[in-house]
Amino acid sequence: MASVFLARLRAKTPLQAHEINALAEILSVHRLFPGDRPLTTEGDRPQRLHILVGGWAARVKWLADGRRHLSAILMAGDLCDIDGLYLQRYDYGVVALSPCVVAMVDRDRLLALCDRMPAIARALSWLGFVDNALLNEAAASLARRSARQRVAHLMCELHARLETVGCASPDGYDLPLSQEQVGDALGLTAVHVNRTLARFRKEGLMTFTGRRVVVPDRFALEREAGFSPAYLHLEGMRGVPA
Amino acid sequence: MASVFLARLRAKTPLQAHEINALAEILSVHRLFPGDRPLTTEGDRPQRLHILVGGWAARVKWLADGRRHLSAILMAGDLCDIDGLYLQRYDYGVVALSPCVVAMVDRDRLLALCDRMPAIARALSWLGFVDNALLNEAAASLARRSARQRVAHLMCELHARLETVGCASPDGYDLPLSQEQVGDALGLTAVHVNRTLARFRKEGLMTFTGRRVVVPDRFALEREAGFSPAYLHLEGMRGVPA
DNA sequence: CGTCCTATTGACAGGCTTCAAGGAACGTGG
DNA sequence: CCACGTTCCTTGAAGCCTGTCAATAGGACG
Repeated sequence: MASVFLARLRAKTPLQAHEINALAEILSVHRLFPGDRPLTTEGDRPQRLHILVGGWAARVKWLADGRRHLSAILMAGDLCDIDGLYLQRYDYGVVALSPCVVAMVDRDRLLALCDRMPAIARALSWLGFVDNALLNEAAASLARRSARQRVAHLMCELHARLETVGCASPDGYDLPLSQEQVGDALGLTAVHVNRTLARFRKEGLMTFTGRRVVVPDRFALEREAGFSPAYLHLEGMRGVPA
Repeated sequence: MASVFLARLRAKTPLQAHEINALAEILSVHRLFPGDRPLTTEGDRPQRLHILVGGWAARVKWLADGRRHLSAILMAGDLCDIDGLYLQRYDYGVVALSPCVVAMVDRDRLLALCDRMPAIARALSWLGFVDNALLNEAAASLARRSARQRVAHLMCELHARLETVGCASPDGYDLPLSQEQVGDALGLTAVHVNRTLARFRKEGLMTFTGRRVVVPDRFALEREAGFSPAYLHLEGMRGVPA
């Protein structure tokens, strides 16, 4: 049940078996969402939290004029709407970017569990702060990196994150996103994403065709992007005293 | 001691007097930082957290090529580096934007306090998620709003936040930032911030001269910006069961 | 086989940056 | 008290990066 998520907690946090099990017990059965379907909507009152078990999703914010921004790309093992645990209303929606499998937890039961087992509360807060770190890096990209660097940076980040869940090979990974979805995450138009990818392809830096990313020289791409994985906090939660 | 911060907790969270007092007891004396001085540096190992009591500061991320991004503008009452509580290393630095007064808390003592008093842990996590919400909105701005809208939106946000700490009048507020600092927060150059402000001034939408912002018609500015304050979570933490 | 969605490419426009220079404000030291 | 340096604001000119509009092609799918 939601095994990718639990495995991540086991690997990255100091949670013990009985705590992980207590968490596992309150997870609902998996549910399938078709692509482009909302899991939650901005402004909703959080009632259950969503754990992505398979497929791809994103946090989305809509602007008044109908444009949207994908503030986070979510993959298997990600907790989609962690802020829902503490905030009264969602600041963003969550959409399925591809068909995906989702497990759910009742918010109140999770809060109760956090009270009984403070280590769980700490672990979830840690997850939230890591998400924040990703968002922070994305914001810096949007503010100061060129389209070229932004595209390269996103591809590097996804590569690194997919590796931690065992879904990437050293030279590439599957990515079932449209160029428009990539643009929505990077503050670009689909047309410009297309041109940027075409240049990368011509230069041999990377290709993204047919829902697959191929990176011949990973180091070259990371240099182009100014990518450095520290902000992903892949080392886990060590350093928080019990 | 750090009264603005404690007052905010008292107003926005369900913390009780004895909990607030316990927190107050581990705060250090105030310290004065001159403008443009770092309080923490990206990559540092967090040892004490910083509470801004007076003046202005910002979270800052540096890019490889020397450009920077201010991912959050911090004012009196803000906890500058909340992620330091759970993460091993800072993903960003904190700089003083003006001379400012800072109170500090030892990280380990604060963590110990969180263990003894879970309500404090919850309140701090809530603060972190609210910060996350502001960053999320800023990211959407960077991704999809024009320079005009971004400038207007920032001015609206600061207005709303300053009001909650009693530092703004209905038609304006003091803001000791340079146009370059504003640009660094909005992903713009100082030159373009200047041109944008000049246009606003000519149009009578708002003025920002001599470190003071004046907004003759607040509603008009908010409409221009597409500003809506829900993401600030001014209503506080109600809704999280004890 | 038609339909829809996505990718691709071209032409053009415009928002924002870059480079540059002058002026105002302010503190500092002689 | 004034000369001077520094920082910030202001404005202009030129150019590039990215967006907008548009048209075509290709694939998936019923």
